[in-house]
Amino acid sequence: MSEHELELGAAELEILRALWDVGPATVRAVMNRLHERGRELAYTTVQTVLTRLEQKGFVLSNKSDLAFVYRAKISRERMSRTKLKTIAHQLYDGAAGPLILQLVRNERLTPEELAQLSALIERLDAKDKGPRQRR
Amino acid sequence: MSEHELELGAAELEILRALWDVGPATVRAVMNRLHERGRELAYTTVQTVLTRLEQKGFVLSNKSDLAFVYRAKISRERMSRTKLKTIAHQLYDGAAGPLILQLVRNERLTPEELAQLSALIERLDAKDKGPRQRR
DNA sequence: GGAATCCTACTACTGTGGTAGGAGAGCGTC
DNA sequence: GACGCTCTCCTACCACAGTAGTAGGATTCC
Repeated sequence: MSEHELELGAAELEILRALWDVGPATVRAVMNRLHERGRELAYTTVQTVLTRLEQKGFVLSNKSDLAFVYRAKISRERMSRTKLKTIAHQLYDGAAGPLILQLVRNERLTPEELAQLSALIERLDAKDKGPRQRR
Repeated sequence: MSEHELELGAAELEILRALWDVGPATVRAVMNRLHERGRELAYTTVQTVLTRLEQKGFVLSNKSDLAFVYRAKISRERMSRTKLKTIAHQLYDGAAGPLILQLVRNERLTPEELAQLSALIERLDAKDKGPRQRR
């Protein structure tokens, strides 16, 4: 109740993402970034959404020169983790397995990602099988 | 414009999920399922949402006995695929790699899932390396 | 046949996200 | 010092999701 459950609308996310992309930035800089990506939003719209994001605790601002500079308070990684968890709960009672299987099956991975992934799995596997030896 | 882009609110998803859980069901059956899960919604609310879901093309209904029987038109798998794709686009320009890595790293997988996953990867790996031999 | 029950259909209120305009303040420039 | 630029702040409007009430038809049960 007290905390907003990480609920972001599409535009809010988009703007947060622009902040991730460009780093700490003014309203205008964020707007420019959005325009670069083909998203035309009015200055005031960007501003309004940034304000809301700050109220919700997703960004911080501080008045430097003339204009407020905003920066993301939550990382892209944390956001994606949260979102994934939400989906897992909504669809599979929290189990991540089905999601992962589905992702690996449906999305084309680069050989690098594949290698990375199988290395990761090997490590987890080892930890699973022999948790006594720590090296 | 014409098609609603797979946009479902939380309650809509929850109700769709109840349909997945119990299979084709009447309004009352869906409501009971929700109550089982601790979600108290009025009969008419469930009904309204089901109607909306049907308008949006996520469920079908047919009048059998007395009451309409609703069934999901979209599968849980398809929904999760779509949602994952959305996240990948929103956060990583469509790349699935980061998501997968993150999932595997953060979510505890059962040994079975792990095994399944590594088998899957092996298969993909083989296809990657030697796509000429098909057996 | 009247009461109780269940269903559908329609209507309504509320919150909030997406979008933006306008007023007013600070500052540079001629 | 009036002009214009750019910023913040406030206000507004619309769409839609969440939630539910009410009316009226059908069925069931005494």
